[in-house]
Amino acid sequence: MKISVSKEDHLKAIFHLQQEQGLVTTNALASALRTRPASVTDMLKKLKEQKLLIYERYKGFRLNNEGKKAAVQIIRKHRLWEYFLVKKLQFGWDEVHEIAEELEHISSRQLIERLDSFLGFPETDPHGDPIPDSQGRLQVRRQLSLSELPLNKVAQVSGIASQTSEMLELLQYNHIGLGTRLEIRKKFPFDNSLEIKVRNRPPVTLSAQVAKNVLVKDDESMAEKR
Amino acid sequence: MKISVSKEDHLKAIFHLQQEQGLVTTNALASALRTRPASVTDMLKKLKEQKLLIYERYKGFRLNNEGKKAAVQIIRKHRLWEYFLVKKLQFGWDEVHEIAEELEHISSRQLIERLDSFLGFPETDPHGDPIPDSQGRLQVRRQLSLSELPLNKVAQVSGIASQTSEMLELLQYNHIGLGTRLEIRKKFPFDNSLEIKVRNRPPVTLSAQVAKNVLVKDDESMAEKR
DNA sequence: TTTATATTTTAGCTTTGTCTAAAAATTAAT
DNA sequence: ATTAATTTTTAGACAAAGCTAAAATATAAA
Repeated sequence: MKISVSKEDHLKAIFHLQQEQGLVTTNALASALRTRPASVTDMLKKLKEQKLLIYERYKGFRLNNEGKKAAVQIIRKHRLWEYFLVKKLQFGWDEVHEIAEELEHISSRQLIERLDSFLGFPETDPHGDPIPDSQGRLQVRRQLSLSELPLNKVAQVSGIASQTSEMLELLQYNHIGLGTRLEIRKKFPFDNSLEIKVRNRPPVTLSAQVAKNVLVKDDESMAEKR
Repeated sequence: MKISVSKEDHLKAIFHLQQEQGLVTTNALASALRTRPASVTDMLKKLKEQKLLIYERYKGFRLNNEGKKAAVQIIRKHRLWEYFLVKKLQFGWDEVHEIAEELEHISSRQLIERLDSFLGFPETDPHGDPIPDSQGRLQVRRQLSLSELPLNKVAQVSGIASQTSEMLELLQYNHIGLGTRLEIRKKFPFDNSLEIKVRNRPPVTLSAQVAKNVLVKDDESMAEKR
């Protein structure tokens, strides 16, 4: 049976959500997709029907192997297209998400393999997220949220968890982007906001909400990779 | 109001059909889109509603200016993507049609302008069809069908009118492709089939049906272009 | 110019994906 | 351990796009 665009959107969103929690909830998925819980329930039934996820009513759900495989392929397409848009078409890394959301649904397998080759088999997309290979292998990265980073420890921004354009705009305004090296100068327990220092720039303050969504790798873990 | 994927397909097909006949008929459109006449009628009402075409029931229809503009943009996207697939991703010119059918529906205007620039503003797609510019200007070409070409006059293949993969396969098998120079050696009035000679190859016979769909430019008209 | 044929449209149904409002189940709180 | 609050599901509607079968219109033929 065919996997429609909407089903692909659901699979991808479930995949991302279950990375963090094991089980995904109806409400979480609905809000991730900007849709209604009732609509999610409808879709869950179809995806279960198609044997793409494990689901029992009122009990939460998660992708099975089939579902994960499908989701990873969509993510692969999304990230390869983002790479293409930034590296070949000169888009900024904060402008490409919506376009890639459309391109990721183009179905041709051959297209994506050739695109991969054309791009030189990149390993990470412009936001630093790893690109699954054609076998669907997704290398896991040891990265942590900026809010978990210890004080005065330099780290490099390796990803942005929640890529709304508002968020990306805020980061850009503060000269924080992929690869930026930074450290936490001060933590304010009152609201968990952080004072951040980027080299050659005055310090800036980030809210807990933002910090939670900025992913970093500290130098050790970068070194480890080499 | 939004133009859905299906509406785009209809607009494009109507545009192509009305290039040949002035008015398009319900049946012709239905068979071009491999759908049913009743479905076409439904869609025509919606497109008329959206003021994209001129239509009165039982009387045929054609695109108005708005509709033409929309159709040309879709054709522009289709042809730019085809060019991309062939020139950058190394697809054969006979493999790209279906993929471009999907890619042409990606909506971002900015994407297509940057793609155009990335490709170096090509003027024709891999089948020799002209690519409309960003203003929607479509240069008209003086080309004729192979079946109208005079005997023993060398001409260059400039386009394929009906691009089914079966047709393209047949042509490829006979080493006829875009840019191939050929001439007609013999015409068989019995079934209007033609004996064709391509340089360095043994002569081959083409049916009238195929010949009708192979478009050529004779050397004069090529020269005229310079 | 009637009659026959072909084309087009209407009427009514189906599927997919979405929604709201109400009911059911689960979880939390007193 | 009940009651209260939250979450999830069901029931019922709707819009988009397509289909079949029947009716309406137009075109061709006798």
